[in-house]
Amino acid sequence: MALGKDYEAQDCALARALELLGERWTLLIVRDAFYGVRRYGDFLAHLDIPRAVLATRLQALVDAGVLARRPYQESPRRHEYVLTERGRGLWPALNALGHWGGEHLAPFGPCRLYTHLPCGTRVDRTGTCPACGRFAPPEELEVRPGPGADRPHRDDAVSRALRRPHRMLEPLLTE
Amino acid sequence: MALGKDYEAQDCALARALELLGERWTLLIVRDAFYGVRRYGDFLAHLDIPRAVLATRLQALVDAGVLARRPYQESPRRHEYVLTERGRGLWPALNALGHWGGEHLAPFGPCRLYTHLPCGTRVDRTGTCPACGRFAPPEELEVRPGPGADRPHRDDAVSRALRRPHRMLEPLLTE
DNA sequence: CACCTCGGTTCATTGATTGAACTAACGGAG
DNA sequence: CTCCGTTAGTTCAATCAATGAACCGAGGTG
Repeated sequence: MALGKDYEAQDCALARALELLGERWTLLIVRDAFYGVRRYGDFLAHLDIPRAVLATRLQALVDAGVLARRPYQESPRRHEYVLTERGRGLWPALNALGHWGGEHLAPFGPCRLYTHLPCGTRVDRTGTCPACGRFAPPEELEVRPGPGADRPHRDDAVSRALRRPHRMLEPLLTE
Repeated sequence: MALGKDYEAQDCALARALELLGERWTLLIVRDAFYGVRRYGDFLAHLDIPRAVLATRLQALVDAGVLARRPYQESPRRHEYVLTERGRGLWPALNALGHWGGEHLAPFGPCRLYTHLPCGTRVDRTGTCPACGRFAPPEELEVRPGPGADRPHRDDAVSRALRRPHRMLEPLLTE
């Protein structure tokens, strides 16, 4: 994508959001973060993204306060990227976009289903749980493969881990 | 943005959506369509987008069934671009992204406020009207300038028309 | 007939993305 | 101590997309 400055468009709110999130790969990285991906290498393996681009995007997301970079081990010092409160606030947007894509563009339907754990019900396009009628925050959701999952077939550690139901935001164990 | 094919990522639903909508300018064009912009020249004036890019994006949106291209006058034959049912389905995603941007990235807050006309209440980030508790479809919304509107100051016909409250999806009169 | 409008297309320049190769810090095996 | 493997990056040439200015064409209008 070109320059971020040029989005001097009108609805600054949306334009500002898109300057950050509208760049190629960025929203897929954020989605992976919701799924529990935290490590550089896992993002890399799951997204097939060029290393340089991943580094740039992670940095931008950290700068914007969407992700936090924090050490997960000393010696050798290694860092992981976790969603901040601000980052978790992107859930409604991500859910709505994914829902729309699943309904209109994915030939086999959505690849992931989001279930409100307390109710056992799938959330709708607004992120609301039809059972309890309230907005379902991501930490109360379970991610599970849907009808359109895994085509074409992938075999990286993240894809394998995501074949099992998994609580959103919990770190993904990629042994 | 580069290739759309490469988004062979996992969550096909979101990836498919982003192949179309994740390209620079595309979501801003769709947002303008919600505001009632329909003509090539109006998109051009309001977005400061290169003509070639606008033509490409409009074509892609028509191909994807998000916009419909239809004549609004004969002799000289001229066309306008209107949101289809599928396109109007993007409202929750657009609202969520704009809401997030207004909350976290826009220094003066949102530039546009969306009011549920039957209730006179602003919708929340999920697109739900807090007064009636139901999802507010875009055709029941009014767009109005918000606290962060119009900075920097713009003076094209669309910006001027949007300074007055306006029912969403209704064509914008840009005399 | 000259000129204006609207909706594009064309094209050289600029800038971003890509993917392969390289770097760096450290742990562990032999 | 040396070599190898792991993780997380950086560098760089080649490629691909965005930009913006100029051009085009079908109709009006004066």
